[in-house]
Amino acid sequence: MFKDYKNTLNLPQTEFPMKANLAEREPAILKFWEENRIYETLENKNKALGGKCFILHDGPPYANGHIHIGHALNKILKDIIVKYYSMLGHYCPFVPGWDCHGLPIELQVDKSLGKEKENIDILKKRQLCREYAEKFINIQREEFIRLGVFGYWDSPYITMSNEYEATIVREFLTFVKNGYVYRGKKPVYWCPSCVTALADAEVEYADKESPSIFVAFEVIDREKLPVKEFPIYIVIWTTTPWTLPANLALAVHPDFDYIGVRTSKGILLIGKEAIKNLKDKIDIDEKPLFEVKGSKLEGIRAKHPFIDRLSKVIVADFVQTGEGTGVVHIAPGHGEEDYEIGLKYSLDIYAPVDDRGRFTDDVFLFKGENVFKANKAIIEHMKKNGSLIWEGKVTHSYPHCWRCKKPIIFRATTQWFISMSHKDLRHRALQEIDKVKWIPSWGRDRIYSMVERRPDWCLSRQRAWGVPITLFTCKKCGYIVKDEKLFDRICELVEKEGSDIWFKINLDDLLPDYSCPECGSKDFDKEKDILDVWFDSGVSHAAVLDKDPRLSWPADIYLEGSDQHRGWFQSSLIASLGTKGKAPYKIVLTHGFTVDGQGRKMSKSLGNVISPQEIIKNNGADIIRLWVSAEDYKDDIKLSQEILQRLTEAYRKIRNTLRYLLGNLYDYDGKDYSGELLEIDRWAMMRLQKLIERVRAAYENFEFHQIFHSVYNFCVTDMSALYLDILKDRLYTFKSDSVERRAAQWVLYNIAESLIKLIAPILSFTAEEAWQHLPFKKTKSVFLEKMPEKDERFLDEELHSRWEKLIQIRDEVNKALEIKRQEKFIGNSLEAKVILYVNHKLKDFLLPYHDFLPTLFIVSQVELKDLDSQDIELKVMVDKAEGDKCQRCWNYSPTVGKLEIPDLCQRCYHVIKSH
RNA sequence: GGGCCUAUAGCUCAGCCGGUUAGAGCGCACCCCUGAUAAGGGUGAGGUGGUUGGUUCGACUCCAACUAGGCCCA
Repeated sequence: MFKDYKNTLNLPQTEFPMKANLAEREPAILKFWEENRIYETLENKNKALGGKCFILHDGPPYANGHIHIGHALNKILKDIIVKYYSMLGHYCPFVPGWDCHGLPIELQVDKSLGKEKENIDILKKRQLCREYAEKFINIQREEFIRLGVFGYWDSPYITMSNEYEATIVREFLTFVKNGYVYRGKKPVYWCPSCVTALADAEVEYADKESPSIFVAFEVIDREKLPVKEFPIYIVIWTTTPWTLPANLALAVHPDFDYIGVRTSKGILLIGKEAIKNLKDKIDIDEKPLFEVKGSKLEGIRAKHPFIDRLSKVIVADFVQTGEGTGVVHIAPGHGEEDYEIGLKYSLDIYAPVDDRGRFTDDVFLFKGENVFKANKAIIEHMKKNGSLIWEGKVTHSYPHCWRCKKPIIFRATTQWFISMSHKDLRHRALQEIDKVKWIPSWGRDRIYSMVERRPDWCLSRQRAWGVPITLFTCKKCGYIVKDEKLFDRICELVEKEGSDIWFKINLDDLLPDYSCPECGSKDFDKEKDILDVWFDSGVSHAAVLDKDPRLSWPADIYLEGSDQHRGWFQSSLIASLGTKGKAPYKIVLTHGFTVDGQGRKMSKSLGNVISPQEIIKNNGADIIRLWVSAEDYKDDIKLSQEILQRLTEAYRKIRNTLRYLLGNLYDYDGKDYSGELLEIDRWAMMRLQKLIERVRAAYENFEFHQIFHSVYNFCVTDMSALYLDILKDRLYTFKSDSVERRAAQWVLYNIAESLIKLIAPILSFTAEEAWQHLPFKKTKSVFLEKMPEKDERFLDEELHSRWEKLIQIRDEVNKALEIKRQEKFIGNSLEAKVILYVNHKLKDFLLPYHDFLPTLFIVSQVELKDLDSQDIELKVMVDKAEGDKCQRCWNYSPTVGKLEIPDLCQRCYHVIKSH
């Protein structure tokens, strides 16, 4: 038997384990960060050193429920940016926040109260809501921390704190003072079940079956139509019969052609194009009795089908002929477009429906009936009086309440608004949008067109859990009290005691003996509505950026999902514009939504939801972080078990590469061997510089997925398959303190150190763990280090192109070796001798590398022979290596057996002898 | 129904201003190694570039429509 030379080799040794076991290891690393206050130390250091300030302002998640994968995605993206900038030396304070008021929490509390909710004291209820929000802040805080997200978790901002509430009130009153706020009747989304107005964001669309009816309005201005036969009926189509009692007009398109046709239901006036929608429903003699442009119909009056009232024909561009009759029934109190056109024609904003969705006494026939239920009675009534032309059903997308999921209505009520036209607010908002950098760039177009078209901001909610609208109005004349002293006093009180105070005070307490400056009355109403929660988060620029001493206004960046173009980005913009005149952010970055492997949205009903908690348990938070970085967030972000599988494998590869690097540094002396590098070492250093360059550019441009791909390819291709594989011989078999081996260690150290730092913002746990195993480190945590910078000394284009050629030849050699391996001629490549037949040009190129080629190919010998050919430059032959296998380095050599120790080659012999 | 966005191998991503046989890594198959070992190395097979038209000498790359999906709105 041969002697075992294993213990004469310098094999890798490290405590850095191959198996990550992240689920167990990560909590320990979290503890390390927390106990050593790494994040605070980092920011304090950067601030003290005068680092540039970079403010990422956290959009507050809603304090309701556990975090889902979308929350994880969002916070991790933020964290990557915060960590990268911090490691650049920037002062980058991240103050997380929570949105605490609003309907969802109130409804949860209502649910738990059961019947008691009817009688409970409002302050008691608000207290329960507060406790509910607090509970989920604590839950979510722990969940975010578990993801490895750095920030001031001990001192976040919460929208229900006294200071924050005071800012909400102050900002709102500033809007009032500046004249933006008005009270008006306007159709708003109204949930009859929750008895409240809803914000746009609180409405969801779902399929609903509705009646589909055609209704006739008898024309009374007969002389205005070019025909003698009567009666003539104008026909409308609607899917909401209950809005008919509020009908005040009939809209036609000015440019469409309208015709009178004889039908089984009498002579009808409809759009020419609309015949197709009616002819399968009633008998029509398609030969028109007359034809007239829509614009000519304006002003004609027709009888309401069942109420003693006249409806005027008006013209509107929004009329279409796809469905219906080309004539649109207008109820200004029950529709957005109806409202707009109603204003134009000075129609009453009429909505005879109460806040529980029942007809008021105004609608004599159906008073007290729920509007959805009344549909049937209305249809029956019209059937009887002959005004119903046709009746059917239609399934269409209809707005529903986001909480109770029931269909909602559009209903004009008295609400508080911020005017978009006052002081040119809309126009200024659009101008500000163009000053912001939107990533991706189409975000600009998206928010621009939204702001361009958005209606006035409806601020009021008829609920309990929120910041009250702190206004008094004169009972007699409606005057809104805008007394400066009063406003200041209210703000002071809220700051001190929270907004609950509003429910305990009266105008008399604040302004004794006050009388209305308009009418002298001393009778005032205290407003009962609360503010839209979007106003709460919208003023975070004032409540947080302005007020938190760690932060400053404006923020460098806001980073949220693309749904926030309508939500927070917009509310923040308007809120900031109204009081400061400028946008609160310089950059707005948006990411897509998490979808499943097939690109469909994640939903409970589809059963394709993957929770962060699940991934943490099975794979570890670093796998979530890797996922966030691997995917291009500008698009929708896919997540599936297969993707997690792939990522886990990728993770292992990166981890093992680090392990190998660390393992070969166990006896490194820490000295500088940069002057002793072999050419392949310089090549490796060059690859590292290119990696640093690419990765840093990717961080700068927020192109995180390029980081993952670059790092991964570097580990797999440059390191594992090439450099590290080739290096084994030198690292293991050379004398441990030989200059060649030390040079390799110097390179490995550089690579390990840089790599760990480069991945730290992404694979934070693993980077920290690896850092702790790196010898000669100067800082306690990798995050206290600076991002590596590329070292120009190692950028060598000539070397680069030489090595492209060498690697290409190596590929050819590998192919030849593989054939021989499949033939069982060789097994390990060291059993082979490679003969390269090369033309003159290639020979000139390879000759200087003659001694290096066996190392490059990981074979025992290489011979260069001439190839006499014009078109082929290289032919590879594989033969058995000469000599015997050295039992120490496993290379084959003719020197084996020729020496004093017969099973060693010459090289190993000298190594052993020198010990 | 409208606005914005996306669509390249099983997976994640590259492809500059339109110009040769569309690339990478993973996964998969087969092989080697057993001194990175629940590791490591090698080779190979995978793509009608969502579909259909159009512009062009030429399109994955430009335009239009459609389909599928996403966000926002009606």
